[in-house]
Amino acid sequence: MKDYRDRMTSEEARAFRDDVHNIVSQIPRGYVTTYGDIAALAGWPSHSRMVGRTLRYAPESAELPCHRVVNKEGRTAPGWAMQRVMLENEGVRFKANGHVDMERCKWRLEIILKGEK
DNA sequence: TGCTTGACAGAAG
DNA sequence: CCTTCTGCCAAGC
Repeated sequence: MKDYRDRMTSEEARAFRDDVHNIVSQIPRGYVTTYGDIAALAGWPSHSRMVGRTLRYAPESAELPCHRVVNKEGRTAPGWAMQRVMLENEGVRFKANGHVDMERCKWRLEIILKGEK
């Protein structure tokens, strides 16, 4: 497992993008996950910001549900008001402070592995 | 080559 | 709760 002390080679950067796309495409409807989690699952724990960059520049053709990715506090991406609307249409709950209710809607691997809720 | 920018995270005030 | 600061690191200029 690589960590923040290692630099990405162009090949690893390609693999990272592919992993990010794969992971995001698997987020279930009605759930959200975080940049940091995606980065960690891709094998680069300290590259949460790269995930954001990757999604920002992701091609339309990838048809990724990138609106299901929020930061750890449940805040939606700045400058993208539509994201909240899209999530609410899927049933994602928002708290009074405008953040996603992470307790209830955060996608965890356990949900897949154990088949719970 | 060096400085600035973020769809981030976490701590501090 | 909100703002600011630090750490992070590929990209842009």
